[in-house]
Amino acid sequence: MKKGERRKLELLQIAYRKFVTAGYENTSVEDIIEEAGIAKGTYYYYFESKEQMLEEVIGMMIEQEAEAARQIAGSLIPIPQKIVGVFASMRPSGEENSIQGALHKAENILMHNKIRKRLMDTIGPILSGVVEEGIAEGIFSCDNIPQRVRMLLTIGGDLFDEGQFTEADVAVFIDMTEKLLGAKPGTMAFIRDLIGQG
Amino acid sequence: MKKGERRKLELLQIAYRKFVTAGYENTSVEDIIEEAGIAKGTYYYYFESKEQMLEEVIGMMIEQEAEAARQIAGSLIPIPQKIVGVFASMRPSGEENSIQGALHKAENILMHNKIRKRLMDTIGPILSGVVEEGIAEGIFSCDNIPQRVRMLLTIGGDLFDEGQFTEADVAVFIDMTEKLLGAKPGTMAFIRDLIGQG
DNA sequence: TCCTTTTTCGACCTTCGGTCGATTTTATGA
DNA sequence: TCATAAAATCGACCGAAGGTCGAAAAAGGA
Repeated sequence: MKKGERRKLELLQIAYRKFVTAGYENTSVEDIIEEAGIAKGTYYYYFESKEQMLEEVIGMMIEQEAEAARQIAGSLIPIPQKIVGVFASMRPSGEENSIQGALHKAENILMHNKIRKRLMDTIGPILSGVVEEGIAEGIFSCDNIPQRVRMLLTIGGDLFDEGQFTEADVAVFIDMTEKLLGAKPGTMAFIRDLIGQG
Repeated sequence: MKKGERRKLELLQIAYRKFVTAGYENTSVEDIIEEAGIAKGTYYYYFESKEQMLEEVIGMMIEQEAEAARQIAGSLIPIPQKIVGVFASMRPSGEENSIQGALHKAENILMHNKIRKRLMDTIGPILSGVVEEGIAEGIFSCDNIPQRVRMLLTIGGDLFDEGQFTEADVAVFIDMTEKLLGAKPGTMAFIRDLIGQG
């Protein structure tokens, strides 16, 4: 590994941490180079712009989550659980990885939006695969799978990303998921218990 | 009407036009005061900050659209048409959406997001009322109306705001709307023809 | 007219992303 | 080993943008 590659990775990791804890807009390039102990020019030797760096940071995050999602999709658990599992991989609720809190501050809209878009492109196909699997097994029945998956992801993001959702929200989400995928009523009901536990 | 009120309204209208045509981020305070022919200090005599002004501009937009939505909701057209009508009234920026619409959504995230949030709070209740009306008439059948309406608005926004949607998108949207509201299949099918016309 | 309130002005400040030519460090090959 | 090229680093400087502030002009009474 060349010196340049190490430096770039170091900067990406510093930025990742700062973006997640303080937010993208609230983190200045100055903040990053200060912690890294380098000059402005060095920063711009590795990144075209601050926003381009954001893109790379998000790429790192997405990669991780996509890998987790693929793992779940490829496992042997029941299909409905896979659906939920892939969903859950989108929201890393890890201790330090508390992306949620900072991410949903009103000021972090830009970053949040970019993540959503990329997540749609990477998690979408994975989820579609699971749905197809479910159709093959006869527990789902629907056409236009990519479109339906997109709706699920959109709704799920809007609902659960905020962190605040009621019993009724979950009930309707379950109902919609079943109807959207053409599953028998009750197929996804286990979600309620899952959420109740944490 | 005092002089100050007139000036503030003037500034709001200039800002509204610029925010809609060029985008919020691409419109500087300098741009606004230049067109108004006033000094920086005068601007900040009327507004705390640029973002606070955005809030007021959005307030104006929302008020207009909410009024249009109420008009439709209170009219005598069939319920399903009311649903679609209220949806259509959500179109921000009014008419010119050829170049703007697409370009905006890309880099005007902040404004777009604030509008969405406010729209949810104002159009949501109106739509819920229409759905209740539909239930009373027996063409809809569902519980948790606010939650279902929210999902409709979220999906509708995600789908139609972009301007780019396929035949399959519309088909799934129709299917989901009917199932979400508990309507007979075909109840909302007319949407397809509506979109086909323009 | 004198005093108060409202409105206006614009020079100046700070922050921030970004540029650029110079300089140092590291690799290469004769 | 030394000259030369390539990679990496530096930091002063720039321009745009949002925002501040004290003073002055205009408007409104009494």
